[in-house]
Amino acid sequence: MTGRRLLDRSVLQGDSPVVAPRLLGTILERPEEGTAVRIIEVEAYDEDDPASHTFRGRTPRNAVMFGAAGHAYVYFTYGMHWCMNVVTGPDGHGQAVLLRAAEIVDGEAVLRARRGDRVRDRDLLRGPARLASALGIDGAMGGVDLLDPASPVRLARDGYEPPAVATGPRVGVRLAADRPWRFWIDGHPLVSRYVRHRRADESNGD
DNA sequence: CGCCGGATGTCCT
DNA sequence: GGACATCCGGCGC
Repeated sequence: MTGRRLLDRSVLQGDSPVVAPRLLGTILERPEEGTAVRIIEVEAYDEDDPASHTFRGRTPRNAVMFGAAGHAYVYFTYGMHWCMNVVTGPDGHGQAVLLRAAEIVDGEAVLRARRGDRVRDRDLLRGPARLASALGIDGAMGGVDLLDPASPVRLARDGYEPPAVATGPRVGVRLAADRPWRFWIDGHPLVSRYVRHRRADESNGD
């Protein structure tokens, strides 16, 4: 699409629940391989958040979340899945926004090849691990600056403006299960289905 | 729609 | 040592 350019870092400087809806409609791109997707669903995580990897302080794994906004926090979970977050906020604050779902902009053949021929259209980029997998994102991408033109994966915007933003509880978190920090483009058919954690904390919506 | 198991890193309850 | 994870695919009803 014409007019695409890297996101301004100032867009990411606020707290993650404020920044999260701003990421809807932005483009995650790997120009060197010709792929690009438009983000349609995200979740915020921050330091005062029992569901966040940073809740118990800084560790080697989560250190990137305490660093500069615009870098990629990539984590491995359930022994097999990679997921990607965009770090937000000022340095020293452990917060980020998880990229949960997207739609194809460019490079469908490359994206599809990574996910396998059997995958249905609706499952290609729906869910954080599927999204990361389709774009070839893994631990090697951890910590890269998404706003640096030299990075293999980058965050950009074009003229698109999301029509309306909806919010609701995050998917699959056990603690603070009802905090409404998931944001998506209202009515979009490719937003991931809400799955409450099997053992979600029922006594504490916060 | 619901249940279940996979396979491994992280941080301890 | 061990519980659990910002999940997904397969299978059964």
